[in-house]
Amino acid sequence: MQYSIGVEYAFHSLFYMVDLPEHKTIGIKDMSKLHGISETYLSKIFSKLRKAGIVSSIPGVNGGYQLAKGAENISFWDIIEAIEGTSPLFSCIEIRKKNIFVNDPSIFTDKCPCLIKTVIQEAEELMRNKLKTKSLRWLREQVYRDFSLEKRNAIADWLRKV
Amino acid sequence: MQYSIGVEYAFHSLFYMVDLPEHKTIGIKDMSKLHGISETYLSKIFSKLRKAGIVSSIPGVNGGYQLAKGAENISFWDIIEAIEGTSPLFSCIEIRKKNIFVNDPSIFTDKCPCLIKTVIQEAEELMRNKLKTKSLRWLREQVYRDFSLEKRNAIADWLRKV
DNA sequence: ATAACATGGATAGGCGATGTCCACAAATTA
DNA sequence: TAATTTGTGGACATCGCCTATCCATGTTAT
Repeated sequence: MQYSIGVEYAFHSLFYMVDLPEHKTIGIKDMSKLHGISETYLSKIFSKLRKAGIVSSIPGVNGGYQLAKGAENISFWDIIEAIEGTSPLFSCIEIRKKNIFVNDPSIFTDKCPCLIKTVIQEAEELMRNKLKTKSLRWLREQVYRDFSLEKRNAIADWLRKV
Repeated sequence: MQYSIGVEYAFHSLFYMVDLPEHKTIGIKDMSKLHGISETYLSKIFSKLRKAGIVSSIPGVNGGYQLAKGAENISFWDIIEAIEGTSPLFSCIEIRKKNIFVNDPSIFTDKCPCLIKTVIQEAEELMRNKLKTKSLRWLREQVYRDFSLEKRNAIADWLRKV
């Protein structure tokens, strides 16, 4: 049970879009070449990011994608939720409602909702809240500290050309 | 991306084993009948619980399963990990190591391990730690508060008969 | 010996993740 | 206007995992 590879595609693609010059876009073709990954599949990922309001698109020649809002307003959780969806990690199908003790409705007095589900979802909320505190901007700043000048320049050059 | 139905099977099965009299076991057949679920599939779930040290088994006539340790020493996370495995929610395949900026090894100075992975796994640890604080014993006590006397007796009767 | 139980392997259907292909719409450029 | 480039959405294929079943085997009580 793991997050899909699409989450990794999304994070690494969005990372390079933080420093995209104003009014400029980047196309799926260039982004997929950058990472050496499938072009058509990456387009599906960006379709999800667009529907989630994380990026915006411009069709036509010289079109492409750009961040739909400031990188400081895009959290880790926003990105994960855009790709993985909003459903919680655990939501039971309520097998307890079918067990032999509930044949008599007068006996069925289980807490509603199921306490197991409640506890797991509360724990999951701790994770979500933590991921909401880290932004794409923060990631960019942290990672750039370790980038050599050569690498920063290489990225800047690449962004100018696409 | 959700926890499998096996997690729900495990929780609801283990719940009824907390009050199992000493030196007594419960078989897969009875447990599957209790919940109205697949007998053969539930046996696979219990196989995982046994390998995780949560239950122990006794083969042969009148054999079956019992808790391998006190319910206060079985945490929510123990149960989930037994069924879902130990791999973290997010572990990237390191696509960054294939991008066009790392053709020159002198430029590749990314933090290792990947900061994205680190942040997500730290957030996941918050969830794990929360789930480790809740035990099967705690669940039993909380749920029993809402059980009517009739239901408690019905469960006790059932446990005596199996 | 026989029946009741757990154990493990083989197998199958369903479903989502990954990935490809194609038709279409929109925008630029010639 | 025509051609090209780009995103959009649907259909499709493949693969692996989840769910589930079946069977062979080992173990124990009666």
